Amino acid sequence: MAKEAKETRFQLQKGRMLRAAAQCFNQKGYSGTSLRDVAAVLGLTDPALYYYVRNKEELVYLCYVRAADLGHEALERAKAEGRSGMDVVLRYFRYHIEMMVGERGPIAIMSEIPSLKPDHREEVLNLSRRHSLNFEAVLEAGIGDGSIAPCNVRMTGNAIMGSINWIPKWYHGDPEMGQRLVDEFPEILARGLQNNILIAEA
Amino acid sequence: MAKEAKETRFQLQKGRMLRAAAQCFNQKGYSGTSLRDVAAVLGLTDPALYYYVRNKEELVYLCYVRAADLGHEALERAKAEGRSGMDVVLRYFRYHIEMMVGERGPIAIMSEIPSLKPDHREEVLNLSRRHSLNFEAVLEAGIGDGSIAPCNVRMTGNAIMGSINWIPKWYHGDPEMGQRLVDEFPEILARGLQNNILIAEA
DNA sequence: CAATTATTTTAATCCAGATTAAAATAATGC
DNA sequence: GCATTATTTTAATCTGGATTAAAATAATTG
Repeated sequence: MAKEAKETRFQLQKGRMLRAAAQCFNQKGYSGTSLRDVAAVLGLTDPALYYYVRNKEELVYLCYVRAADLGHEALERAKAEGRSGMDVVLRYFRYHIEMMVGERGPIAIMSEIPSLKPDHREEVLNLSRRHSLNFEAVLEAGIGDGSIAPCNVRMTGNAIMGSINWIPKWYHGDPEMGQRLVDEFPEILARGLQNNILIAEA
Repeated sequence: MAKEAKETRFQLQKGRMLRAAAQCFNQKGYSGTSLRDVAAVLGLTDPALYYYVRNKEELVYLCYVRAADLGHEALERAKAEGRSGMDVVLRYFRYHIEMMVGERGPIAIMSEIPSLKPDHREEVLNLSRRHSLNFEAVLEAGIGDGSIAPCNVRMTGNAIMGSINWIPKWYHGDPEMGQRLVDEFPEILARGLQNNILIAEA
C-alpha cells in the first residue's frame, strides 16, 4: 500500500472520530460525553482514541478547528460564486447549513471554548473572529452595492451567527427537517437584510 | 427577625448564587467551572453551596429554570403591554435583552441540558418548548393582524431564539455594548419579520 | 511467509473536582 | 447574655472518567 493510502486510512478514521465527537458533544453536551461515548459510536473502546489524539482537550480543539474550517470554506465558496453581496450571503447560509445537515456534518457547537488550553483557545478564537470579520465585510460589500440594507454589521453579524450556531441545538438529524433547513432557513435569515427599496422596486 | 426576613436572606443568597453560577457557566463553560469557581465569586468556599443546593446538577437545573422563567416573564409582560403582534415581539426582545444585560442577569445559556437528570431535563425541556410555542403563537397573531409578514413560525422562531440565546457568547458585561444591545438588537431581529407591504405603505 | 508497522484492546493507575461529616462561627430571638 | 438556629468552614473521602502501559491483533511490505 502506498504511503498516501496509509495516510488516508489514518486520516479517514480520524475524520470519522471528529464527526462522532461533534455528534456526541451536540447531543449529550460536553460534560455529558465521555471518550467512551465517542468511541462507542465508532465501535471502539476509549483508549483507541488516544492513537489519534493526545487527550480530550485536543479532541475538542480539533472539533472546533474543523467547525471553523467548514464555516470558512462555505463562506469562501459563496464569495467566489456570488454576484451581489446579498447573493454571497444567501449562498453562504445555504452552503453552511448544507454542511451541517449533510455528509460532512455534524459541526460541533463551540460551547466550550473557555475550557481549551490557552494556546488552543487563542487559535480557535482567532479563527472565529476572522470568520466574523470576513462575514461582516461581505455585509459591508452588500450595503455598498445596494443589495443589503444599511445596518450595524457587527451586531447583525452576531445575530446571524447566533441563529446558525444554534441550529444543532434543535436539529437532530431528521432528514425531512434537514431539507427544510436548507430550503427555508437561508431566506428567513436573509429577510432582515433585504434592502427594502429593492424589494419595493421588484 | 420575622420569618419572611429569614426566608428573604436565604433566598437572596440563593439568588446571588444562581447569578454567580450563570456568570461562570457563560464565561468558563460548564465543564470549565468548578463549584469552587462559583463559590469564589460569592467570596465563599465550595461546600457552602451545598447549603443551598443538593449538588452541581441541581445548581445547573436551577440556573436553567431561572433562565426559562425570566424569558417567560419577558414574553408575558410583552404580551400584556403590546398592541400588535409586531409590537409584542419588539417588546419581548427588549425586555429579554434588558434582563440579560441588567441587574437580574446574567442568564445562563442552556448548553448542558443533556447532562441534567432525566426528570430535571424533561422539566427544563418542557419549559423551553412551552416558551417556543408561546412565542410562535405571538408570531401567528402578528401574521394575523398584518403586522408581521407570513413566515414559517417554527423555523423563524428557532432562528430568533438562536440569536438571543447566543448573546451571552459574545456579550461579556461591557456596559456600553449592553446599552447598544438593548437599543439596536431588537430592531435587527425584527427587521426580518417586518411586513413589507406595511413598510411600503408607510 | 517472516518481519515490520499500524491499530486496538485489556488491565491498571490517577486525579481533579464533587461530595460528606463534623466542627466553628455568625445571626437571631427571648 | 443565653439558647437556638442559620450559615460557613476545615478536613476528609469518594468517584467517574481521563489517562497510561503493556500486550494482543490486524494490516502491510518485501
